[in-house]
Amino acid sequence: MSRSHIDVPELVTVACPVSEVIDSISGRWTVGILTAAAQGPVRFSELERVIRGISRRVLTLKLRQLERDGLLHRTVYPTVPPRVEYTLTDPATELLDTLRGLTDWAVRHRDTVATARAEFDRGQAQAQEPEPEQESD
Amino acid sequence: MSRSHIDVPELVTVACPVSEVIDSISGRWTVGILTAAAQGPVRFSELERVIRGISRRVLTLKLRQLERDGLLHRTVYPTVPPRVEYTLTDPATELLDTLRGLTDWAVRHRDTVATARAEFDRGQAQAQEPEPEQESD
DNA sequence: CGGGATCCTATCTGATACTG
DNA sequence: CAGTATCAGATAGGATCCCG
Repeated sequence: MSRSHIDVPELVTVACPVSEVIDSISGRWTVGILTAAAQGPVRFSELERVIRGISRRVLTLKLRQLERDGLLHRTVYPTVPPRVEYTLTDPATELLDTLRGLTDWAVRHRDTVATARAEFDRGQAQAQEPEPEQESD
Repeated sequence: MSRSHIDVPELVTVACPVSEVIDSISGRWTVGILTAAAQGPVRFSELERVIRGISRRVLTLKLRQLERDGLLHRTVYPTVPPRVEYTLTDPATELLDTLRGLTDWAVRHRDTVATARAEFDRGQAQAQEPEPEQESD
């Protein structure tokens, strides 16, 4: 979560806020949590069920982080058993919209990236081969 | 780098590509590297100097990752001493543009977030205090 | 100069058990 | 139900040495 302080002359003023956001939304689950919460108030157990694979602990941690950053609002109903609901704040909704831009990019270049990877990996594999120089003299 | 497969009905189709991108650009340095490379061809040692605090190893790793994903192009000049230059690919340039959207969000909500954090932390601090119940009676 | 190999630490994550 | 506490494994990142 620490900052990357780059030294590129001017662009540093551009890059740093990005880093902060990246820090906020990076991690496997954050976007999923925000997305799930975007539908309306969500309870802890709903999130736990809906975001398959996340552990209690991590879900709690992420929720706290998002709450701390003002992206999620946490409402506790002092009933028994307790009931806690999470809702997106306005900034978070905006953020989710902005994220759509990334989605678009990802979709646009999905196969470009896939191809690049495949090609790169092929190159690496060849470099590993123990010299297939089958020169017929 | 593994995928988060969320179960939220339809939005999963939206969330997953985002996850891929997030995976690509998360990490303290990636955005900084791309930003630095955006100025034009950059050499390894330039990056090392300009991105203060990054280690050789990690820089190498990140460069490989970005190259593999087709975001950076690596050119080796077989001179002695060797000279290697990195340039952004077109998708990467687009990505950087898209990132600008996040920047804007970050700038817009910078103090909103800061305030939220401060307030949250205040609340936490109070919760820690060993019951300051100074009831006068 | 660029970067691979090795070793080590810090942080992140997951699994599980326990509690108000 | 909604967490907290604890422990262990995975991963990111850093330091250093060495080689073409």
